[in-house]
Amino acid sequence: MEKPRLSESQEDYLKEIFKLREMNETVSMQDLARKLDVRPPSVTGMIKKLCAMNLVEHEPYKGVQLTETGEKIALEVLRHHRLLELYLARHLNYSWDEIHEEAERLEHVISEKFEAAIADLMDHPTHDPHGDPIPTADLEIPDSPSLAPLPSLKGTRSIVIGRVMTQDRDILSLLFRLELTPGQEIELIKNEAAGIRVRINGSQYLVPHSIARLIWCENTET
Amino acid sequence: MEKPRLSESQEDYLKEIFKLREMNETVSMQDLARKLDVRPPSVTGMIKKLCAMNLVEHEPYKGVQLTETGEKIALEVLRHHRLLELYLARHLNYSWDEIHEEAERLEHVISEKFEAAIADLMDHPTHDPHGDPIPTADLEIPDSPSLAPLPSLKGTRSIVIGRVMTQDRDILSLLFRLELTPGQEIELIKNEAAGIRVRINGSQYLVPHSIARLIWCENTET
DNA sequence: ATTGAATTTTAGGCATGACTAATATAACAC
DNA sequence: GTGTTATATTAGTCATGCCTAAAATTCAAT
Repeated sequence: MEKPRLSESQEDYLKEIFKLREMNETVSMQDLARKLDVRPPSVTGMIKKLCAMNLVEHEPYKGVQLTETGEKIALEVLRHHRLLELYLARHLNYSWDEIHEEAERLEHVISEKFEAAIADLMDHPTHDPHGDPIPTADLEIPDSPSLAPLPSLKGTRSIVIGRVMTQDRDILSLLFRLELTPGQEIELIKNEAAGIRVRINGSQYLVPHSIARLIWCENTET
Repeated sequence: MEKPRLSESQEDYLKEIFKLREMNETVSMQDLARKLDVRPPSVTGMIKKLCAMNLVEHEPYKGVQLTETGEKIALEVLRHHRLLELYLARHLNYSWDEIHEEAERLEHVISEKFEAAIADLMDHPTHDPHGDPIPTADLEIPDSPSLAPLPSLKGTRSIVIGRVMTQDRDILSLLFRLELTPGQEIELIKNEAAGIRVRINGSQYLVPHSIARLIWCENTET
């Protein structure tokens, strides 16, 4: 199956379908419209085109799915995005909350050469600064530790943050200041009504549930 | 005067007008059409829009000129382009003939933050790998040594290459192999019918006139 | 089964930035 | 000056990718 040249819009649709599919069983037109910040009729129209290109399959009123070719393209865009995020953070001194926006624009524009160059420079990393897995050069998703959202974890114990499920700049910069970043070891203290009490590098915080559910941790059973 | 958000196309028009203006006294619609790889009616249309935005001035059948605001934007794009070229060469191991194409796409997409980051990293360079001056952060053109095209230089003497006036990949990679790059010192031997005979690092070459006129050298009078 | 709400699609429009074909203007040679 | 050639403009199309308003379909609740 051929890989046609796509517009940035089309790449964004495929990427978003992929990401939604990771979370939900089925991807609705409305989900897509919300994520892409576009009205539903625009989604219908674009999905029709992507169908005609054999990049997605669409059961009307049911849901959308990527074809194999569509998924490859989505993974390519995702690889660009995540490599770029890591690159911006590591080599251009971007802060955690700035990388997403810049990568969002660059991902559509860099060449294979650029992708390979930064991947080499960073020794072919497997995860970006948010803990999201970076698809490999041959577009496989690397193994990740099995993760669970912070609020689902019980008991008093030490755990390691694996992934932070938001791109919201305000939340990210808050999490960064609290040192709630991937790789960080935290101590689970108590599950309270208002949130989850944890200790990080000696300091205690109460993490509200709304934020705690964005933090996924390595699920080391006690 | 406001700086409106421009499309990539519009940025390209402004950039190209600026570059043509450096060479020729006047910039015609046809010149632009050729450089932008577009038909003349498209240029007429776009120039009208840029006029309405107060970015260019246009005397019909005479020529196009940038306004002050238009020139600032052109310089900004040019700064992006040339910083990117240097960055790709220095930090991502791009070869001389690969940098232009990639910079051409990235220049429209990088943020001020990105621009500042790579400028810092490279210690605020004044010239790109082709010897083209990089506009400063406040959009002034840095002083360059006064240059003259190789074929215009007489006598037998040593000169330094200052700038190479092409973006053609084949010519660039040829020049690179011959070490005819900015900063290189070459020894002028003889002006022959077929070209110009020079010595570079001990080896003699005959540089055809078609290529020699792309090579501009520091004009140190003898 | 039927109504009502939510979701999706159709129909029709708009801006952008290209294009072709045809026309108008300028510039130059004689 | 007239005619020829260059150049530039106008007029009208087209593809993209978005929009709103209205109609169709599905799903769930009674």
